[in-house]
Amino acid sequence: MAIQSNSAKQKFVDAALDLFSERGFYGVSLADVANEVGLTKQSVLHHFNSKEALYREVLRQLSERFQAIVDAVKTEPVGGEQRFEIYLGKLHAHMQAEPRDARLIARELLDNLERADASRKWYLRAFLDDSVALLSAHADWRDRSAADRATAVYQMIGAINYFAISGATLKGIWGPKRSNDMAKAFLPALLARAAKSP
Amino acid sequence: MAIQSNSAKQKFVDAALDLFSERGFYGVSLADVANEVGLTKQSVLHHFNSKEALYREVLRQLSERFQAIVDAVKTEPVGGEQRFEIYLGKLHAHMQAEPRDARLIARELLDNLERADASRKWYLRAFLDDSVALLSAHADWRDRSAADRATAVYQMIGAINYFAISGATLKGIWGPKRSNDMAKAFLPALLARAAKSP
DNA sequence: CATCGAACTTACCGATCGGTAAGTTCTAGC
DNA sequence: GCTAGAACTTACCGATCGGTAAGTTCGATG
Repeated sequence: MAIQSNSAKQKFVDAALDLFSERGFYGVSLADVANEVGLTKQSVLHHFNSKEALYREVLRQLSERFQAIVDAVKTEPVGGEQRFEIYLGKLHAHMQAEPRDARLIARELLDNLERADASRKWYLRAFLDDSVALLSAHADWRDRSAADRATAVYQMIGAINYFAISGATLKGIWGPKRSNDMAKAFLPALLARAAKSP
Repeated sequence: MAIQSNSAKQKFVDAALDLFSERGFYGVSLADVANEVGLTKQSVLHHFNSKEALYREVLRQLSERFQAIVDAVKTEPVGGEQRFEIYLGKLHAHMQAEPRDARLIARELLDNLERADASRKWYLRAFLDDSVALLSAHADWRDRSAADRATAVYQMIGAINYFAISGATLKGIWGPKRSNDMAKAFLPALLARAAKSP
């Protein structure tokens, strides 16, 4: 029952992360996922009751990775002021290292979640709530409204996303030039400025 | 032959912008577009040879709107230093006013353009090239590499996108709280900091 | 060696996909 | 009134969609 990284089930999840992050939910068929692993789509349906269930599992594992980041930040022996910046740094590092996560979460934030299966949004919700809580401990943000903090978190995650995936996309638009990464320089300035905005 | 805003053809394009921006290319069928207008999918195919052609027309009209912004900025009687900030402001205002444009361009930047019809990227390409040219006139950026400028433009457009669509998405995640907008405060800080980053 | 259950496949299903062909309706110009 | 052409529809097409049913393969346990 324990998930082994080489089990067929987990291979399906990995392949699904590949494909969903590249083409989105509607752009991927169960046959696509199966072909990537070398099995049939009915084998996918054996492990997951539906395409939605497969997508949910991808999202659940993704949320675990982000939750691990949040949890790691909580043990940092620094005050709320610096803690959120550490959090941004770790978040950025992870999205750099796992561009599939960056792309999938970007798609998820872009989608109108009202239309999707309601259970989908639950996974991101927990992670985003924790992110807002981290920002709430920041002195600059303690007296801001919940809506302000939510907005800031959303926009920063969005910005980090674009930083993380810019390399691959730029290659698609401007050709295979090497692009640098300005995210680490951006983020503290973003945060400081946002805290002062009305 | 002139496109009238009330012609069926243009209604199809408008409906397609609605749907493609919400659900992406694969999430929309020709029947969906037709239903939105109250006609049949074969009527869509009468005006556009294919689904790709319909999408291209949506993207072409979108690129016209962004090109108009770039052109308007070119006539501003200020130096390159301030011109790019004016450009960012106009860009942000447009994406605020036309969230469908913001969403569609966000999806387009997110997609791996290698996979898509090559003619798609042409539309964005012209607009993005002009944006990079605008940034090149900025004193802080004149001596940076082309790759640096491209990266900065891409990341700023991405960030603006997230600012613009945050309201609707936050409503989907955190419920119908009002969210403020920090973009205008963010952008100059972003630009200044990016210019100094290595 | 027998059995059992998990993993996986073949064969389907109805629905829908993008797209084609062949009309039908409507309007403008003569 | 006739005709031409654009706009639009009905009727299909083959392919593929997500999903179901009924096995078949296979490894572990007795």
